[in-house]
Amino acid sequence: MGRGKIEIKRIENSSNRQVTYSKRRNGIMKKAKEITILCDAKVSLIIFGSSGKMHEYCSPSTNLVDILDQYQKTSGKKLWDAKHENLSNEIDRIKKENDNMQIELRHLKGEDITSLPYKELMAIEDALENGLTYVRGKQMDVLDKTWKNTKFLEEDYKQLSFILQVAYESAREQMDHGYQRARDYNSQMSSTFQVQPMQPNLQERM
Amino acid sequence: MGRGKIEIKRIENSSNRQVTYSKRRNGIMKKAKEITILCDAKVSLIIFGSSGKMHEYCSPSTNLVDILDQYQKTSGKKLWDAKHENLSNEIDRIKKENDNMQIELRHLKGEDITSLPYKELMAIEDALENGLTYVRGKQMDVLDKTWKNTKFLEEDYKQLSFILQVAYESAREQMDHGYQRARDYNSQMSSTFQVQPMQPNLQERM
DNA sequence: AACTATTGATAACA
DNA sequence: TTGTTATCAATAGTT
Repeated sequence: MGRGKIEIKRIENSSNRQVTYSKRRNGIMKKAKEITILCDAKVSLIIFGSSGKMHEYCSPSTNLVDILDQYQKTSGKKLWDAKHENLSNEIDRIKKENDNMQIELRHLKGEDITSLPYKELMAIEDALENGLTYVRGKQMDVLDKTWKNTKFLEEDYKQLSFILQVAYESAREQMDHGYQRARDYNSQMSSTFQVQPMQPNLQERM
Repeated sequence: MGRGKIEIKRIENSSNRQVTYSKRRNGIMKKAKEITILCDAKVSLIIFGSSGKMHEYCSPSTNLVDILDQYQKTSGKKLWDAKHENLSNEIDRIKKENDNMQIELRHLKGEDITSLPYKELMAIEDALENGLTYVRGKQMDVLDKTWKNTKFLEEDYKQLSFILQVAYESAREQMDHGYQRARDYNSQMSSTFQVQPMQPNLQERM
């Protein structure tokens, strides 16, 4: 029904598909309303477009829940019971997983191991030793890094001290030779010593 | 669309209504299938005629429960009650618990510890050492017990050998003296040996 | 259930 | 997107 016949198969052109979807959706909605009125039927229509947007129609004489109730009664199929069962099953599954992990954790902490066969005790011991190896390795890494950082800082500090000393002596020398004027002195001081507040105790180190 | 225009209002003639219902129902079903295919939409369509008979269509790519799930998510309306919400909440709770244990387990196995602060590494190390202490203690217990059992068995074995020897010699002696008859022999043997299985630790009794 | 005259829906186009 | 229109599809009334 349109300018040309179309095959009933997925419309590949995305925007065409979108337009057709919108039009046909309205069409179906209209038909649903009409059959509701003409034949006093009860209709529930739920449509999700490929974009995920939802459209719904439900006969005004009723509501979705009632229709679904009637659906279950009439068809014998279970809806929320099935859903309920699914949830229950998932809970069971997760709980089992949970229990297993719980047990494993306990074992690794040395709890509840009284009734374990020796072989499993060995396995746990291995796991613990492995873990210890890894963890201690990582600890070493961290310590190494910290140590290196400390040394870097130390070197930075030494260099900074040295620079400051040179700068200080140079400034001192200029002062001693009477070259300084207020402006010069100020500029000297500000460029030479402005780092100082960040290294408050230089004297002790020099 | 037909031989004449009709007003959209309830068809009073019952058999007309029934016919129209049937025709239009088929029409809507067809349209639902078509939009499903043309626009890959997901459709759920449930119709109850005034007779109470139900007809249903659901896109083959999905099922009613999934659609209703999505309906709830999208519309925010709740179709099933607090029961399911409770279950969902429990699932969330357990999953969270699960994740935490998962993480703890990984840490104890030395996995995913790269970004951990040193303090936590220490804690993990402590936990592992504790575990090791317990597990090794338990291993010792098991070994001790096994060893003791072995010694017990050894002793039992000696005792058993001794008893058998005595019994054998006693029986032999009687045979040599010609006292035995079939009945006597049987009773002798049964009274001599029947205690054996019931007295595993004869040592204490002798 | 079939059959069509008609109306209704819509594919392509603007 | 929205509207238009030439066509096709659905169906109301009839057999």
